[in-house]
Amino acid sequence: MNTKVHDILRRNQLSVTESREKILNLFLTNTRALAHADIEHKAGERFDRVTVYRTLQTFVEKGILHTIPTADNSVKYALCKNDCFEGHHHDNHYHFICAVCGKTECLEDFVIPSVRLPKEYLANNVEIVVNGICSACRKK
Amino acid sequence: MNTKVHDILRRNQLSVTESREKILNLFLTNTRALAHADIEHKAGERFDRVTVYRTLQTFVEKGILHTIPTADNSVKYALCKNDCFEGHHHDNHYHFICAVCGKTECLEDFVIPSVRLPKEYLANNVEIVVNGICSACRKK
DNA sequence: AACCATGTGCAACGGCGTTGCAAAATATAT
DNA sequence: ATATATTTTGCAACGCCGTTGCACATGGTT
Repeated sequence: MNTKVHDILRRNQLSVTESREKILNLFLTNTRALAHADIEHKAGERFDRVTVYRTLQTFVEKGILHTIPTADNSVKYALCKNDCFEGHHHDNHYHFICAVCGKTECLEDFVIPSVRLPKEYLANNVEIVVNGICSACRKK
Repeated sequence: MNTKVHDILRRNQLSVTESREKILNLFLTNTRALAHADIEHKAGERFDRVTVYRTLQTFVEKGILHTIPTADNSVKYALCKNDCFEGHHHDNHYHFICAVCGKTECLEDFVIPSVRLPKEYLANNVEIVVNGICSACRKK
């Protein structure tokens, strides 16, 4: 398959297997975030449920993917940017979900606004999900 | 039971039943948000699963409760402030979850910061969940 | 008190995510 | 290149979660 896919796997000390190559390739060829189900029944491909779960979990642990919580309580996955590859995950962006087409995007270009907290509270991580309508759907 | 509980139910055109009274009372006597499981096995009480689901759903529809998405993909419920009682839900605050004690709070006093979006994108609703450590747990 | 509307509890179901284990695939050493 | 060790996969099974249909009970209304 793709050399890039191969490289990413090796860089993260992962054996290069068919499932991992195919699943990782889905993310590289898709800009939008994918849910577990999207992957399981991906066009033509049929991955075993368990393999998909384990592969996604491995990718998240390695910092190749990150999760995006959604309002309906499902989880989507998206590629991390380069500086996550080394293992320490930087979640310094927020996410947008289009109510019409369901597209889920990482808004990489915008920095998380600082949030205020009660006295003595400590923030570790701020999750922001913006629900709305994307430009493509507004034009329809 | 409590007059206040009774009033809230009537104000929302809901029959006053034992389960509803007890469940609503749990929220009035608890500052922190509650998950479905918290309610189902609440100290001494044993509510039927189905009743809890339906009751929570009803309360959310009526604007008595609102949901808080969490990172681990569970849902917690918390009381809405007064101006939600009328049926239109104002979600103008964000939430804090303590990593140590699990306490989940509505930060009512802080306004959602404005987020920037790509051109032509429209924001409907912004969900913010801050994960961190609360003051009580920091002092331990 | 009696009737009607509404809510409850049980049983059952399907879906999701996990685990154990044997077989297969991949990596490593010779 | 082959053999061995390690890792990954796929199957079967399980338990949990949330939902639905239906009979019964409870609360509201006259």
